[in-house]
Amino acid sequence: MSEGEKPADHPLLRKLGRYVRMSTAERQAIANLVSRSRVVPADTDLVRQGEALAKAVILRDGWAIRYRTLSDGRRQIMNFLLPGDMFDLCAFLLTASDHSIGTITPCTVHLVPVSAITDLFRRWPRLGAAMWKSALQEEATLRERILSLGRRSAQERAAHLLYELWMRLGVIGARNGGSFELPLTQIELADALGLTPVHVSRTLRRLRQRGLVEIQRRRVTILRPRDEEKYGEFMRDHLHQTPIKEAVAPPTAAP
Amino acid sequence: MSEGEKPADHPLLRKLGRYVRMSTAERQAIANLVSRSRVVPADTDLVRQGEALAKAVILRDGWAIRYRTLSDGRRQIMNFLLPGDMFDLCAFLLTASDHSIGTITPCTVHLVPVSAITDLFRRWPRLGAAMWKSALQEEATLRERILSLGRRSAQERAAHLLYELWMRLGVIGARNGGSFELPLTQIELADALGLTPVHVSRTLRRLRQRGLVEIQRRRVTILRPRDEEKYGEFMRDHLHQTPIKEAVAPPTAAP
DNA sequence: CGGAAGGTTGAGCCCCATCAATTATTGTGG
DNA sequence: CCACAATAATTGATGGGGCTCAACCTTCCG
Repeated sequence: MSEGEKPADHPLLRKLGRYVRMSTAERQAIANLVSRSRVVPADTDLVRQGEALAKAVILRDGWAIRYRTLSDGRRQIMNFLLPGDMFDLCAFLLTASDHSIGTITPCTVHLVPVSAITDLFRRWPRLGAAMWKSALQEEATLRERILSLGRRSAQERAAHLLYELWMRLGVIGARNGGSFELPLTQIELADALGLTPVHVSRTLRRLRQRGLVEIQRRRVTILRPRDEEKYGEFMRDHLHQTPIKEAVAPPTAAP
Repeated sequence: MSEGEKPADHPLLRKLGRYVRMSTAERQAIANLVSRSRVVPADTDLVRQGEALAKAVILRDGWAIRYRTLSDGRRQIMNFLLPGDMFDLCAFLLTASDHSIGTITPCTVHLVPVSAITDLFRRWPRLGAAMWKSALQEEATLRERILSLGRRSAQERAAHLLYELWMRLGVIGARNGGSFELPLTQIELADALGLTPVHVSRTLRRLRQRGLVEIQRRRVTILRPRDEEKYGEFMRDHLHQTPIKEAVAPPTAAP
């Protein structure tokens, strides 16, 4: 557990900044939330399915996954958690988590007590609204994945996922130009795409051959970002990357 | 648009009643929410993808679906909306919906202005908590569907879906014993399960042959409800059918 | 340098899709 | 109530996308 980091450029600020213009005081409120952090090694579960939830979590650095496994070992990754993502904000409402959350890379996380969340919502309603909006956005990506798994081919799914990650990393400034670092094995991609690792390998090769992406080592380049329908009809706004409509106070939770 | 209905046995009351014990005043607050209703014919879109959201909706009677279509006509149903379900509670945060909502059967719905929701959350925090919890529960079923589509076989998916519907209908008292009315065509089942209608037919036949379900006309009977792993390792608590942990005030939204 | 983990490639198969035809069911107007 | 059409469900034949098994190669890392 460390303290005193500089949250000047925290990815959460960048993310919420897309929705609301923040005052200095509001930025400070966020800074207080993330004043303490801890580092978690790779391949570690932060939350295990069936366990009770205690605190909300904000990811500052690294990649994590939300996943569930069946008793015979089959695993499905629900989505990827990137820097700036929050989860279990509503932890206090549930007795147990229906899924696990695990780190892919070493992660820096902030564990936030429920009371800090509820206080923030009460005192800084606009921030709360932005947070709710980003939660809604995450729910939209869940639906997007349902569409992918149910109705898109392997190539469409893969292209769409890479495009989604490219977009999300752009929001938090973790992209340079068309390319980004992808710290995933093909096993993990397979578990997210509902495929086998073998078929992921073939699928990525075909995307490369079609000139859609470039993949070397663990760097991915989206070659034709304008050609959206090639990436499975990616909805630009499915991520709801637009400012909040009006000055609305957000949901607040109070004990 | 009609008025003055008796909400004495409104499915929303049954649903929220699983989470909180409600006072008479609280019941009255719900009753006020659903005092006006309107009937919508079958196969009608309540919300169309890309359109702005105006009001929250509470479903009183009938079945509806949340779905998205691709430009070539492929459709994926995200989930089914049953009596007592609410949606777009956070409508005011979004500029446009990323998916459509359409009726399957004729539906009775309550259109609730945002202000009524925010008021209710402010005045009746425990009700708000129960509503948030049921929203979280719906999100859990989205994840469950991702797991199904990504990692379960056609038979497992179908069995799991029927079991889910059976459970949810039980909560709102729309079940008698092991059987329930399923107003879905196999085309709709196919679009929910990520299969073709032809294969749905074969899959249901196999489930019948294995003695898991009975299907006649549009009545479905779950034959071995105790045999949960046969239904794709259904997590009883994935629906979070447990009371709220503590006396917590819910998120409230205020303009 | 050697082992482990990850990635690639090939061969064969199976689940589910597709196409097409038939039967059953539902709904409508006379 | 029946005739008839439209929709839904079923069945068969065939094909393909993705899975499985297995071998080999590459990258990573102590």
